[in-house]
Parts: sequence; C-alpha cells; structure tokens
Amino acid sequence: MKRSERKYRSHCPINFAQELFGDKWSLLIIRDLIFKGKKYYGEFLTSGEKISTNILADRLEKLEADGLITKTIDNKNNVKKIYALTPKGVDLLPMLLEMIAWSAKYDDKTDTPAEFIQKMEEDKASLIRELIAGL
Amino acid sequence: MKRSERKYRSHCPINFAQELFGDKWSLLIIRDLIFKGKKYYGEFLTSGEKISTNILADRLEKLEADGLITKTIDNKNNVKKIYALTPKGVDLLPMLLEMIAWSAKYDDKTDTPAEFIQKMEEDKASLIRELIAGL
DNA sequence: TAATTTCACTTGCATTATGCAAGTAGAATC
DNA sequence: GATTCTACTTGCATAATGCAAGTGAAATTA
Repeated sequence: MKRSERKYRSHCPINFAQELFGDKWSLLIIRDLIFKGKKYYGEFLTSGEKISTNILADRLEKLEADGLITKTIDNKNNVKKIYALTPKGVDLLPMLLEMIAWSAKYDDKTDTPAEFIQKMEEDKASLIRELIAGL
Repeated sequence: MKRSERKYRSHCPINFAQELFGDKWSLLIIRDLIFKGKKYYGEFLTSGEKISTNILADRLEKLEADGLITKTIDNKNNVKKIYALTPKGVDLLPMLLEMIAWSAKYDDKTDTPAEFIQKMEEDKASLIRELIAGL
C-alpha cells in the first residue's frame, strides 16, 4: 500500500499513532533499533518476545511503507539487508522515554535500571541527545 | 484474569506498555476520558473511529483489570455506570502528549490545533497540570 | 400497571490477524 | 558441486476483531 493511498479511521493524533505502531510488535522492532543496536532481520528474531518470521517480515514492510525505517543492502555482505530508523522513526524517542518511565513506575518487575529513570528525570534532553548520537 | 496472575512476554518497559494498551482501541478510550470528558459506555460508542460494542466492553474490562480505569455507579441514575481514570491511567498523559506531538508533526491532516502543540512546547508541565485539573 | 425506553452489555457468525513449523531462493563459502 | 547463510514465504491452526442483532434490568411513559 502506497503511503498516499493509506486511509485512516481518523486524524486524531492518538489514533494516527496507533494505526502506525499500535500493535504488539512494531514498537519492539523500533526498540531494538534504538536501544539495542540491532539492524539485521536475524537479530530481530532473537529478541526475548520471540516474534515469528512472517510477522517480522510483515511489520518491517509496513514500517518501511510508513516511512519509519529504511532497508538497504549491507556493503560488507551483499546478502544481508540493513534496517535503520528514519528521522521520523528517531522522533519517536521522546514518546518512548515517557512510555519507559510509565512502565518502570507501574511494573514492579521492570527491566529498566533505576539509573536510566534517574538520568531521564535529571536531564531528559541530554539523554535523548546521547541516544541519538549512539545510532 | 487477576492482575497477580497476569503473565507478560517480557518485562521490557516498551513491551509492558504494549501488552496493556498496544491495540487499536485502548488508548482511544483513554483519550476520550482525558481529552473529551467522556465517562459513559454510550459516549465511547459515539467516537469517530466507531468502536463496536463487544470490543468496547472487552477493553473496558481489561483496562479495569489492569488498574487503568474504574467503574462505578452513577449516583444520579442507578442504571448508568461511570468510567474514570485511576492515577495510573492519568499518568499516561506525558506519553500521550509526546504521541500527539509526533503525530501532529507527521500527519499533514492532523486534527491537533497548532496552539495545542505550541502550548506544549512552551510549558509542558503546566499543560499537564491544566489537563489533570480538568478531570 | 402494563408497555416502552434507556443503558450496558452479550451472542453468533464472518472476516482478519497472529502463531508456529516448515519450505524456498539466491549469494557466499567449503 | 554441495553446504551454509540470510531473508524471507507458505500453509494451516488458533485467536482477535467487526458487524448485526438480541437480552435483561431499571426507569419512564401511557
């Protein structure tokens, strides 16, 4: 589906976001790209939540069609493809940080280290800059 | 399902959030509660995205089970139920604002008024305070 | 007081999405 | 020439969603 043809249920901003990544997998792929430095198809398959291969292929295609990620050929190995975030994808970082803060607060078994939350509270802007620099 | 019995695919904070409201409808209900002052079952049915009755009933139950909303009887009319956000639900506001800002930036047909984004950029904290005061 | 309306769901059934296991195609390596 | 690696695709079972209609209890109207 071409972007220009995409139809939305509404242009409410919450709905717009949910239509692009409001499923159980898309944001986990974004997470792997931003926070875990993953970039290959095979790497996304190894994440703890165990996405299945057909769903991964489908989501990568949708994320690319919606302009959140790009797919290019790896120079070092013509058989491998590199997935990377576009600026539109990177711009999800502030939202993701708030999501992380919320989950860390309400999930008593959260994986989020306390230092990360502390850093966010102390200076969110520089944390975002650091994370972007790491991409 | 009791909260204590709930099993998560992982305790990654992004995944935790997605398991609680990572579907096409849950956040729209939260939106209606926070931004549109809705509180009755019938009101949620009138939203532009046209949620169906069985899905609405299911999501209200799940959101209540996960501690994001409460369900009480309306004093003025014993036949009506009032749905309201818990503090845990209200705490989603910062994340929702970032989501709104992102969608407003990338959806050229966004419903979000420019003044809202401007207000957010100028003083996010007081915007959040105002919105909470309005609940 | 009997019938109608209001409200909050529930049910049945068709369609769509997801999950799992296995298979494939092309390039690189052995 | 055969095996391996990588990125998928396919088939099929199960689960989630969408749509229309129905239900039951309380309140309102006739």
